[in-house]
Amino acid sequence: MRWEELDQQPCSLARTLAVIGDKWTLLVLRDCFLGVRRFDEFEQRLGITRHLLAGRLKKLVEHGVLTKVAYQQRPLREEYRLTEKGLDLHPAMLALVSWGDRHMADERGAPVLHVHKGCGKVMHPVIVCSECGETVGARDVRVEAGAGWAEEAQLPRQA
Amino acid sequence: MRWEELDQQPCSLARTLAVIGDKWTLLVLRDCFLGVRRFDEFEQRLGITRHLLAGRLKKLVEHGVLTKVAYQQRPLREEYRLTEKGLDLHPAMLALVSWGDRHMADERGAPVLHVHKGCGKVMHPVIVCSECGETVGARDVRVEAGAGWAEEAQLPRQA
DNA sequence: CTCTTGGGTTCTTTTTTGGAACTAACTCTA
DNA sequence: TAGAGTTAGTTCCAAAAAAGAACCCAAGAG
Repeated sequence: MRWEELDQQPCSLARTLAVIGDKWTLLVLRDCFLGVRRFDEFEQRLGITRHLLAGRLKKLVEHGVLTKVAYQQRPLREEYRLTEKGLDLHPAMLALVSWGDRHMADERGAPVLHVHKGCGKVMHPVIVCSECGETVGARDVRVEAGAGWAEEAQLPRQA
Repeated sequence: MRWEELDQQPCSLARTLAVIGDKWTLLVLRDCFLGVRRFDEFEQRLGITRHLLAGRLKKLVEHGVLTKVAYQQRPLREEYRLTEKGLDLHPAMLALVSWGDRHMADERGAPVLHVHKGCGKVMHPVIVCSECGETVGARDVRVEAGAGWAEEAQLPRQA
C-alpha cells in the first residue's frame, strides 16, 4: 500500500491519517494548540530539521488544517495558524493526551493540565453519546457499515 | 530528535506517539477494534508487509496495548487482543474517525457508523468536561503546567 | 513423504530522514 | 555604508528506515 492510497480508502481513520498520521505532524499540531505560530519557534521547540518542518507545514496548509497569515509586510513574514478544520482536531488531541496521562505518565503525574474555562476546574475529557448524552466506552459501541462503505472490504465478525 | 527520546519528553502526547504514533500502528488498532485478531487477517486486510506487521504487533504487545492469547495448542497458535490499556484508546480512535467523517468524507458520507448500544441510535462522539459535564471545544480550554512539567520547556504565550 | 497453514525472518532495493550549508529579502548597528 | 542579524526557507549528501519479495520452520492433513 502506498501512502497516497490512504485517503482513497473507504475509512475515515485512514483518511485522517493521510493528513495527520505521522509523529512530526502531530507534534507540530500540539505546538499549534499551545500557541506556537512561527517557523523558527517550531524548529527550536521540536528539534525538527528545517527541511522536514517545511514539508509538514506545507502539507497541513494544503489540507486546510493550517493557514498562512502575514504578520508583517516588507519583508513579507508569515505565520501559521489553525483553521476551523484544524481547531476541530482538538477532541482528538485531547483524547491522545489523556491516554498518555493515564498510561504513560511518570511518577510526577501529568505534565500539562487542561483547565475548563467554563467551570474553572482541571478537567479531563469524557466522551458522551451525541444522541442520549450517556458516557460511551469501547464496549458500548457497535460498528455498522455506512453509506460510503465499499462492499469488498468486509467487516470481520462483531467485536 | 531520536524517536526513542519521544517517551522521555515531559509531554503526554509525545509519549502516546512513542507507542501509537505511526500510520500502520493506528490502522492495526483500527482493525483490532473491528475484531481482527490474527496475523494473517491483519496482513490481508491492511496490505502491510509481514515484516512491518510483525514489528508493529510486537511493539504493541511490549507496550501492553495488545496481548497474545493462545487459541489452540499443538501447534501453538496465538491471536492478538486488546488489553484494557488498548481498549482505553477507543476515545482517541473515535475522535480521529469523527474528524475524518466531518472533514475528509466523500459525497457518499461516512463509511462506518457507530451505534450506541445504550440508546440504539447512530452516534457521534461529544467531548464533555469531567467536572461540570458541559461540552468542551478547542476554545473552552486553557493549558497549565502540571506536576510532571520540566521547567526548561516553556509554554509559549497563551493560545 | 509432500503439501498446506500460521507466524514469522532475511535480503535487497527504494524512500525518507538527519545535518549542515546556502539563499533571499530585508533591517539594524557602528 | 559595510557588515551582521533576522526569518523563512531550499539544496545536497550520507545514513537510517521501509517496501517488496523470497525464504524458514513446526505441526498436522492427505
